[in-house]
Amino acid sequence: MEYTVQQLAKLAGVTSRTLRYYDEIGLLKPARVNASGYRIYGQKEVDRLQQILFYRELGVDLETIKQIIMSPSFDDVQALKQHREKLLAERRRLEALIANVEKTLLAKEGRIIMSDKEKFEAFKQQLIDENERNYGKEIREKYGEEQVNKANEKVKNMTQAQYEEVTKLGEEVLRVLHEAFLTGDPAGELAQKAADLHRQWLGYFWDHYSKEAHAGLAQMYVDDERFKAYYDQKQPGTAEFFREAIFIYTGKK
Amino acid sequence: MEYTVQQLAKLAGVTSRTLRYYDEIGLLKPARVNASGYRIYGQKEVDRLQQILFYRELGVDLETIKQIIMSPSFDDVQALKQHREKLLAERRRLEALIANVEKTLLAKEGRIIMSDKEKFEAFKQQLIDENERNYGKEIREKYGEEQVNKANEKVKNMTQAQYEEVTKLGEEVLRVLHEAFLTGDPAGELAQKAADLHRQWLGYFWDHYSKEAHAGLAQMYVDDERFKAYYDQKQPGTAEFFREAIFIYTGKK
DNA sequence: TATAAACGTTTACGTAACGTCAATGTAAAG
DNA sequence: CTTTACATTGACGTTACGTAAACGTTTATA
Repeated sequence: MEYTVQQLAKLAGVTSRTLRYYDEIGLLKPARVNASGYRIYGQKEVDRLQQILFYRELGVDLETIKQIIMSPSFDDVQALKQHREKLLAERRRLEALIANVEKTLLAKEGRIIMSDKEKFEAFKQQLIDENERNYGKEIREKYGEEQVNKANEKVKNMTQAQYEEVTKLGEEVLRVLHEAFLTGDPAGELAQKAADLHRQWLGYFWDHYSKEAHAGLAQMYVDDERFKAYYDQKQPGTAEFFREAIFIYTGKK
Repeated sequence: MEYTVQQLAKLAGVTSRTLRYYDEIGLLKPARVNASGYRIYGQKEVDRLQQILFYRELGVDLETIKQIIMSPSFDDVQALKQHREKLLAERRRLEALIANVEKTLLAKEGRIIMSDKEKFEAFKQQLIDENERNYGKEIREKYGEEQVNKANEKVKNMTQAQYEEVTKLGEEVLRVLHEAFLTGDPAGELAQKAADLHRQWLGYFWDHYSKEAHAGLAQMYVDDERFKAYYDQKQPGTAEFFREAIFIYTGKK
């Protein structure tokens, strides 16, 4: 059983361009090329294509599919689990978008005109909403409704200048933290400075500070993959390092 | 209030590249360009950018945002509604993908357990039990106690390697069968290959092969809804097609 | 005041997975 | 022998920027 591109394409329900592309990226090479330069596919390639399309149906990207089917040692279950996580994250993102669009539609239908002041308010509200969406449940569980509501109130009452300050401070925390990470010493001067900046930063969100809450947050930075991803983005292990630094800073552990 | 790219970027939480890009596509032009060619943004542009970012947060594409904010006559509510439809469709697609990935993972994890030596024995037993539960009565009626017991013995004595072989062979039967189904010819090369692979597969369960029994089993694949569902899962009519192929293969009918 | 740091500019390639020409050669059908 | 169908490679377009190169400008500092 031998097929040219078009024949195989028809058989598998893809276009010939797709087959050429798969050849190009080395995902599916034809069995041979005839004298005229035509791609000729055999039974083995048909089977292989079917595997490829199976994973493609699941939304797996071609590079990952390549690894799965090229190397038999590759852990396909692991790959699929990772893929599932990506899909779940994407769904969460979509749900947040949908909720926001719906909220906006409600607002628009109620009141068409937004003043400048309202626009800025909306912007701050958006910051709060985003936080709620991403971390709301866990934070509310951990710190209680009241605390979270107070924090949100605090953000709402920020002036534009304060808003800029908190943004800058947040960046500085990250900068100092990464520098501290290079020293490797969570008790060192730099790491402690990062922890202190972080305390200041929290001042913009918490209406009163406590060492226990600070330490608890540090633990969450390690436990929750989304926080961890944020702090580890430049150097893996940064979240853990930061937690140690904050534990020392707060005298906990 | 005048800003250079970097200043506005920091204020709005985007990169300067983004602002240059928005300039390039005509989404947000600077108020003016100074003698050195620097982009200078004013208050109007700040407001405009905030609008842009608002819609961007909702996942609206830049081209649509452009229309919304450039022409005051543009129906933004309508645009948002359309956008919502797109998001909902995307979510549906994601749900389907997730369901599929999870189904695949369940199946795959089953196989992982199988390859674990300790649980392997238990698994073989389970296979036998399951078979007994589902088809035991009919099979025993059709082929007699002794045959069935022999078959079960054979499964119990399988090595792990054999078990994997039979699993792979079973998958291949399905693959070839579906391809054959597309040709529509149960007497064709592919269909006959599927029947032959099926005979080999039976070799792992039956202690001796007979054409009569093979043809009988093929009939059962059509008669029993559970078998039928298994073979028809991709294309309805496959079970009947397979029966025809096996009838031809065994010279029955 | 010299120089380095920080910031600005334009140009252009890379991303994922193909769709869609364009220019051209080959095979099959009438 | 011509038309038609199919094959090839090459290259651009898609989205919203990230990243880097090569180079000019402003600002801070020694």
